[in-house]
Amino acid sequence: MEGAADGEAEGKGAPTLNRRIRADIEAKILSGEWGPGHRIPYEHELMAQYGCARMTVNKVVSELAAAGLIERRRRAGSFVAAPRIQSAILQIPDIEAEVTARGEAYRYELLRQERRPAARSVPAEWALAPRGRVLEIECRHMAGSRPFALEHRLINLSAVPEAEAVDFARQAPSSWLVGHVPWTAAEHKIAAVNALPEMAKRLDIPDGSACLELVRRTWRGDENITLVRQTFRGDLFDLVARFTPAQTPNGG
Amino acid sequence: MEGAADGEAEGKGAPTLNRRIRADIEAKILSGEWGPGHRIPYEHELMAQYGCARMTVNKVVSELAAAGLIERRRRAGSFVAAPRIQSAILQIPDIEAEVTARGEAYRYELLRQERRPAARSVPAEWALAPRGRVLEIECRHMAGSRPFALEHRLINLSAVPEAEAVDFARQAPSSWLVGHVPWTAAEHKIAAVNALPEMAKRLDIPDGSACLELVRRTWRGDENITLVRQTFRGDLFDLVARFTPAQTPNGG
DNA sequence: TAGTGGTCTAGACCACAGA
DNA sequence: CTGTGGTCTAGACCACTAG
Repeated sequence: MEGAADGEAEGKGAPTLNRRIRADIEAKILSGEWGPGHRIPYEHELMAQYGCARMTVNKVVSELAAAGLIERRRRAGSFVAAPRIQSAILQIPDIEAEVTARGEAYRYELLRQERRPAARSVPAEWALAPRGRVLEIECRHMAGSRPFALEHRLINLSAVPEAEAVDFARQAPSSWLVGHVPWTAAEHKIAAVNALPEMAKRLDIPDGSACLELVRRTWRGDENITLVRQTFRGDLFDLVARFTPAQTPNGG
Repeated sequence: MEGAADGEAEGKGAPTLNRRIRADIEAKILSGEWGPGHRIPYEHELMAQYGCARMTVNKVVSELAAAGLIERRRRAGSFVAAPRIQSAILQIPDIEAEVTARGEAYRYELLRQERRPAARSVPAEWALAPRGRVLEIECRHMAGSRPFALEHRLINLSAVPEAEAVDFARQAPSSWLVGHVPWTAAEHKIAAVNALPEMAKRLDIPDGSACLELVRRTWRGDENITLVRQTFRGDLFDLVARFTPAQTPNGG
């Protein structure tokens, strides 16, 4: 990804040789002067051009390859990669941070909590914890006096037995999980749904109002840790994703 | 980022020293043995531990920092970073590819097209092309005989004068733009909206049905190239994002 | 101010794929 | 085969900052 090994600030910072070379190559590619498939100079050519050691140019070109801007092939050289518009960095905000950033008071309400064996009749639940036990939590996130989002969560107690003892009336499950359970992979599904009557009532919106639904599954290795569905009021919440062709997650 | 400079295959590949060190550190972090805030060994300690040069361990730790797994602070050391659930790689699919991948026939319909000076009364339009001209396009993406998405697009003709001569009845604006106009930054906003009567009619859904709305702005340098709003039938389309704490776009 | 990371050098050997 | 990239070494100087 991105800013890569040379720091974090995007294009700015001290004008190190590394950054200069990188900026030069990026400029050629982003300006279109070097289109997709164009072969960039060999490492030894860049060495000569910039009068530096091979490791220096190697690092730059390797970073660009890691960023997806170019592809490297032994014996053939390095080539400008085809642009990948379809990939973006999505910011999935922490709900508490999102609410407080809007200057509203965040409050969390536990609506329901239940520990039980996973139900074989519910495919999602059985997939989460086959032959195991689950902790089911329903809660609500408030922005001031208005409901902001509903959350329905299943935690695999076989994978996270410590969750059994946590008081989720005091602490939101997401914040507890983030701080206590490392994870290795996750998947989001983002959809638009019409609020059903029960949901509409809890979100204090008219029946059928459009809501943004975020379903997230999180794994640690092969083990599924949790499955959560967060339903946001469509009138209060948008997801925003900023990105560049170089896929810089931290960048501007 | 991520797989970083040492190739691309995720955790696999030749057991180079680089990969061994990286795998060791990642294992400690992902297993929870080194929790958030834990200081990892100094570079000179890792040098001694693995009996290698400093550049070798420096590269590994720098890659892990670029991946967001750790944070580095001069004079203090390198520390395990707090997990960043909020960041994900979002796959923004090409609509044609998305439709054909479902085994349906893709068809594109141009509904309206108009070249005109940017209207100062429309903030979004004026922001796109102040004192310039815009090309406004409305079109529809079909999956078989069913509408799949509506698209409303503004192209800044001052930034992309070539667009003036293109026949957008034959080619979708997105596919033309991707192939002809390099860009440097973009921004997505994802929202859930209730279909208005006109929109519902064109999408062949009941009034008020939930739709997923994707608004994308694209820049080349400081110049705003295009502003597009794509409205997907909520019942036919979800966005999916897969990711890991290390933010590997290419990885599994 | 001492010690960390940030960067760079001038070499080297190797694997591998293209010609 | 030949030449590319992949990796690694054993140093070096510097910037920054935590103590």
